[in-house]
Amino acid sequence: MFAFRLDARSGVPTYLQLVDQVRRGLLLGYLVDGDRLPTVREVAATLVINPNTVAKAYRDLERAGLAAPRAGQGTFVVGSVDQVPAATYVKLSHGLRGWLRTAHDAGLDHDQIRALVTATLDDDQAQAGAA
Amino acid sequence: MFAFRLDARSGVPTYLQLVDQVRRGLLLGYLVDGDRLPTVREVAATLVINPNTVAKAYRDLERAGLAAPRAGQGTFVVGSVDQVPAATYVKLSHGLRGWLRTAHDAGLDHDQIRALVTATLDDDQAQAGAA
Amino acid sequence: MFAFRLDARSGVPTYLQLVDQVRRGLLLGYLVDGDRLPTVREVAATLVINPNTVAKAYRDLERAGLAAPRAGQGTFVVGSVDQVPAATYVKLSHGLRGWLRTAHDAGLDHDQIRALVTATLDDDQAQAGAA
Amino acid sequence: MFAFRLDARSGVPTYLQLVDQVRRGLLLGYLVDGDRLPTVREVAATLVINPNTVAKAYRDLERAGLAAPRAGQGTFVVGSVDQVPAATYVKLSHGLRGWLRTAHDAGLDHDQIRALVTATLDDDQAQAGAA
DNA sequence: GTGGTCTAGACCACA
DNA sequence: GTGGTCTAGACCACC
Repeated sequence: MFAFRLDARSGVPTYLQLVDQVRRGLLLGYLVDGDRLPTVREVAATLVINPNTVAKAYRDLERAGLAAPRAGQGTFVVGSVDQVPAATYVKLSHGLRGWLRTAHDAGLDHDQIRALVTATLDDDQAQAGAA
Repeated sequence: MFAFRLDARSGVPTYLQLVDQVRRGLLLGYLVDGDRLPTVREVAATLVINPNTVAKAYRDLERAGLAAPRAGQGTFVVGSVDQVPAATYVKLSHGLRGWLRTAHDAGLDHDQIRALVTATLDDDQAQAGAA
Repeated sequence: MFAFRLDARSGVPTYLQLVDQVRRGLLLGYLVDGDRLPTVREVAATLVINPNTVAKAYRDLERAGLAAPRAGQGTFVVGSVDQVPAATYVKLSHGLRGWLRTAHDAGLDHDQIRALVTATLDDDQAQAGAA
Repeated sequence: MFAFRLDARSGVPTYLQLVDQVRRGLLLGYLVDGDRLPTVREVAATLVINPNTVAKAYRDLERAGLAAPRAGQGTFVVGSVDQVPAATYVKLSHGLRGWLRTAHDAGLDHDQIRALVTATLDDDQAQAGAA
């Protein structure tokens, strides 16, 4: 079953974190067309947030064409996005985890790692945008 | 000169993006004690945002003890954080850039790469938290 | 200034009535790109409904690409739809008003007129769909 | 046999659409006292909706005094409403269909026509209410 | 039981 | 002052 996670410190609105996680799930193949998302009430209870917040996220997904509610049954993933092929995903994920281990071994904590990664990704995207 | 960058799509409040970037700069050694930050007006003009938003970011940095205004001269970085040693930083950064190239070569776009990275980092942090 | 109207008896959710009216305004040329919609608080006060309900409608319009919020300034119409040419509109509107007068003169009340119109439009659309 | 039609996009609750259509049928003479409505199962199967939804609509009609169940035989239209005289109805309907043709010929699609009609009817009713 | 709508009211980000 | 987010809680439509 798909599970959500929240990071209160990030400053990203709760409902957007939920939306992003479903989007990411689709992108990476964790979620596929037809999968049932946890119910609004389940998510609200698990994450200890207001059901309306979850409903707002699900509504956003619906408007984006990524989910569809079925009254009395739950909300289902629908449509899809360009998925990363499984083999590619496994290989890249493995490589990244290796790098992560190196970073931890070098004494970096999570914040420092995130800072490094974010800076590098931002640079990468900025260069691509400028090119 | 230190330069800010904004991502309107991220959902992170503008002023927080500015604060985070200074914090990241310190963590990674882009910014060191004594460096001068661009003026509120410069940042506001460059990013086309309201000066109040920049001022709020600088105020937050000040309260966090990471920056200090000097009357008539601008705002300066002060104090510091656990910095990543330069050698370590260079090695890790190089490794990460290599991985990024692999990801691009595999055909992933920026969104897919960010999705993969975020998912991996979140997993990593979640496991550490659970351990 | 654009003004909203509500029909509590229709069974259509309040926020959808608002969305539909903006859509209709665009279709008929009452609203054009750049027009400012009344603020959330104004609409809420005028119609005596909850500001959240108005905000929901405006958010829907935003997701549909028909409106854009500007913090501190209000919500603005943006983008557009296939508009009915003004001349065509005037001619057709005139014709319809004439028919309406005939219907009133024949003794029909609003409900009966709406019933007749709805039935006729539904038939028309059903035939087109079947064709 | 009386046939129901649904418009999922309208936002009007399913059961209300059914009730309204029977009401409209009575108003316009499509349905008269004694006519048999399709069974709950038939309607549910044809429209692919839950039988409970149909049952609720029939219950509402019953409470409004517009329909009555006869054990083992089905539900029948009963009582009546101010009907539009057949001659008047035919004349007005003919006129409206003529206008509709004009609108189609002018290049308007169904959405645009509905927008124009709704706007005109709403105006008409608002004026009457204000008078 | 599911999702959807609406209200009331607090607080935040931004101009 | 503008829109945005979140909470709390009632009620409805539909399965």
